[in-house]
Amino acid sequence: MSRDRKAECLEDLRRRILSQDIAPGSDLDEAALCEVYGISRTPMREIFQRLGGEGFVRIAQNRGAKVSSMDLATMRVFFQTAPMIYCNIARLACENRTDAQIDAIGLVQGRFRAALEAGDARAASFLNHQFHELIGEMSHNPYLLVALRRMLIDHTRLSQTFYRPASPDGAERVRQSAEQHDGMIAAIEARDAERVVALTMDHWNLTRDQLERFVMPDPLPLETAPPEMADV
Amino acid sequence: MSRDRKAECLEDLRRRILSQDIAPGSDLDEAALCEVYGISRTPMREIFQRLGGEGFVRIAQNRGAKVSSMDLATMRVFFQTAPMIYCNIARLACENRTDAQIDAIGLVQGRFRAALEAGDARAASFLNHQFHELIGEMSHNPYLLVALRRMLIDHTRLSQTFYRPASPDGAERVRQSAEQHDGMIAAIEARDAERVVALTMDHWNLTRDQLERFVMPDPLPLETAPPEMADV
DNA sequence: GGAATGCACAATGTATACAAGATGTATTCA
DNA sequence: TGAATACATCTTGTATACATTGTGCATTCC
Repeated sequence: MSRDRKAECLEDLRRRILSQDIAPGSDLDEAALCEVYGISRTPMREIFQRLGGEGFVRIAQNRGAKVSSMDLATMRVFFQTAPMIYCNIARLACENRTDAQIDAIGLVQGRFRAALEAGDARAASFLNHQFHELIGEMSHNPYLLVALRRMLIDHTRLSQTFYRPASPDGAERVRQSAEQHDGMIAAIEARDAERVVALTMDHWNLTRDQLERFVMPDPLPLETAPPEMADV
Repeated sequence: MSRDRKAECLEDLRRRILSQDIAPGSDLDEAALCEVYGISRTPMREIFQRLGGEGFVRIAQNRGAKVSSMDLATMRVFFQTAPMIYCNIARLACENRTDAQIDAIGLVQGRFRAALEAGDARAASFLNHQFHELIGEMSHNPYLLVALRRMLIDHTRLSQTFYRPASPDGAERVRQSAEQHDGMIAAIEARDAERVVALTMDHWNLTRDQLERFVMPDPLPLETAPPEMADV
């Protein structure tokens, strides 16, 4: 009964953190969330511990849970580390994937494409997350998998604008990104390590610029204020 | 008051799992441990969640916490992955270490040597763990750090026999191992990445054989039973 | 006026009672 | 004898009350 609500709450908090619906660095209000999800503090606190272990939040003594922040120092490290982890994971996925996992990732990719068609950016972002997590699971490498999961938390948070392209060029990147997913599935199924690593690097290079732009967006126009804000 | 007991319990459980005092795969008895550490079930369950997040235990629905097992499949992956993680961490430690961290690791290394002198194998093993964890922290890379921490859990559990050398050759390896630690500190302090990576590989190669022997020990003698067990 | 101290309130942490789920055993019926 | 079921018991999960710790504000003293 409440069992389901607990799992639902955990899932939902993950999703809300990934979508930046709950902003990096913000506090999680234990009491308020208990109210919202209809569970008591004990299971909620266990959820916090769990989220802490997964890297979604940081828990400090006597001052609750805070969504993991994304400072510039961490971003630097993120861009430095991602290619290595992603490529190693991809290589191992080729060696260790099972047929069932290929089927599963095909399903997720289908839903990913459907979300893109429907223009549902939030769903697309989350399904992209699931896609890469599934590749991680295929690697059968628990050590690299935890690293990947940490990376994906930040990656998904950074990529929030990617699936809401503001230009034809951006839309084209999204399309290419989906194509690369299909290529990666095929390469992993064929156990073609060189190909999947090459595709993974392409995929990374395609999205990297957009991620960086999320961190360091275009400067505001030089005019002091746009007309419609003049009388605020 | 009980706050300290909780932290103590967490620490102690980690230590007991690392030393294989609590065997891989065994169940943690919630009630019994509450009794032992003098805390109630609520904080104990939070500790379990925490240990779960850190990879010390696995938590299954309605059936408690189990110490992470070390099956052969995982060991294979361990040996495959360790050099990459260790070397990358070591390289980053050079770039990002602070002076305070150099001081801190020097202290741990001192206690490590003292434990070796005293023949305290358990302490030596744990201090070796701390030594490598500190290098991990120097890397300032949260993604690789979680991977390293997972590796170290298994590494420390596997190395239990290493610090109880049964032969002069084994004792010599332990001595060399401590020497390498000093070399690594010096290289990291000097920010000499190439040197610390080389030393890290040496360190890994030195211990690898012993770790493998722990997984795959010498076969029992061919006699059906030694004399002193004949009348059991 | 400004810093320091103490008090009130809000939050976090813990203990315990109760609920729900799992497990093992005995009994019954074929 | 063997399988199935129902019951008892033990374990795990949840809710809630109480204890402790942190925080902000007002008062006081310099």
